[in-house]
Amino acid sequence: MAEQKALTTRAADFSAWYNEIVARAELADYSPVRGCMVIRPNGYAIWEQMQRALDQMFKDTGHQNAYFPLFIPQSYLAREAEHVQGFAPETAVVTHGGGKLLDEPLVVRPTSETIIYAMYAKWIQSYRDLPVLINQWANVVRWEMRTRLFLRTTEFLWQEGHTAHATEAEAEEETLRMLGVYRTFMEQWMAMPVITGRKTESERFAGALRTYSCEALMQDNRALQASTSHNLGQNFARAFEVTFQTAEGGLDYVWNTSWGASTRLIGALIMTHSDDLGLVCPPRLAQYQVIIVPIYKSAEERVMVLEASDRLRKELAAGGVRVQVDTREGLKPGAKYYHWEERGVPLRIEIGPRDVSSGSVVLVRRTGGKKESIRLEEIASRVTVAMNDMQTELLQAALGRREAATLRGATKAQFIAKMEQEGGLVYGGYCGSGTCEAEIKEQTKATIRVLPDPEFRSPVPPTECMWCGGSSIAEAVWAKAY
RNA sequence: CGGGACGUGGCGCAGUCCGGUAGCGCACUGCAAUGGGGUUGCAGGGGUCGCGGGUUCAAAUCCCGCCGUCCCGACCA
Repeated sequence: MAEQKALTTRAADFSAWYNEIVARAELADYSPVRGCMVIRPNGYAIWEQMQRALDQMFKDTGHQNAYFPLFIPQSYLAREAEHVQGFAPETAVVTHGGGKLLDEPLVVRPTSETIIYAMYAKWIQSYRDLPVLINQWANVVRWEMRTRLFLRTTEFLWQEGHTAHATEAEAEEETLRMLGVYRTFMEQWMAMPVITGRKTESERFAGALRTYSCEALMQDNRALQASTSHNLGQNFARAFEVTFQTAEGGLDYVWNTSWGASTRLIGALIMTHSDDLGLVCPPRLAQYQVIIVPIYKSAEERVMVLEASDRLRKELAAGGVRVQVDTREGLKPGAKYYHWEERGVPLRIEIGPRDVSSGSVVLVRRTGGKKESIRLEEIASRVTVAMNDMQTELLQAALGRREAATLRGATKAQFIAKMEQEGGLVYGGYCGSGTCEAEIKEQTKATIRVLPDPEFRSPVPPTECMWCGGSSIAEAVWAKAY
């Protein structure tokens, strides 16, 4: 019976395992509109935690929030040649309004560069107006051919930062600063290790000068682009006439950046930490960090245990812990344990009559922990310690899995074999030729995730291209990706 | 758009070959007992069998047409 209810194991079919986690934890569901996702309360709660943390980090780096329209005149998209090429195929277009055919079709934003820089053109006159540091929390629509809950849906929620600067150096600094913000968030909040670096020409954002990203490795050894940060140069400024008078009195185009992260992060979170019992959520992002399960038989015990549970809930809540008591009647404790485990609650406290009379409770960790009996007076501090430990251990575990799946300095044959078999990350020399890149994708399905930043590079830099043997211009990280 | 599969209560499926009262599991509702790792028992509600046409005394089942969904590829945060 228990086996029948166990999750599909990760190894057997990662995709089925993922879908089952999403369904059982009640995170999201498909909507009647094809490709569009409904984020259910449990999933949205995680998003809210993410939003809160990221938003604070954006404010700490001097950004403000604003909101721009959902509709973009079709002609705006066309002003930046590369941009329209990149996005036109996947746009949804509104042709009618108020029952009449519109003079100009309106595109539902696939991203907001164009509408935002059209506004910046009005707002920016002088170098004194710079920098403009704005972020928007919004939904966007991209008509993808195939979708997957959280990872790729027709409509998704995200934040997109759009900044304007007086110099190229400042724009580059901003681009890298925000890449760092994402990295910090992913490591410290999501407990998800990432590799940062630059994208190659083929994966660069349409219209950008340079694209950087945070790449993470999932438990099935496929890579996931978790966020991006673009230095847009003056491309959009030229297209939208965003000019300013310099301190020296000349006229120049501004330098723009844009950066974004989406609800895809929830998918990343699931695929990074979860196990065959269900979702595993790092304490810092959990909707409920602690669930208290009262255990009782008689009516007297029930009153006693519920009172004790509520006192403990109040004590923990007063200390800033997100905690709830599972007071549902008619369910055996075991059923409640499974219920909260598949929803990823980091810590569980069991309180029964024996605990109440002995002045203690049982503390259980979602991952790898045994049941521990804790004195009531110590519980608050032990909960804090357990959460901190868990946050660190999840990151370490994920890091360990990534390192185990990483191959550095591979030969061409080793690389092909690895991609055919277990997958994972391969570091190797790259000659910079798009031909090599295309050939590799064709033969192995692997792509260059990133040209890694210095701290991720191999101690001994490769001198030859892993594929053609020509001289290497950079080290690249290859993987099959989502 | 190319290749494959599937449409039967909310979900997952059997039944289709060989036509004959629409079933099972889970979930849901009610009552009772149970309760330290997915509890039992009893009772109950819910289905135009994807849509349209045809064959037949009789169609979930056979025939024709259409529609939809999913999986594999190209696109992608």
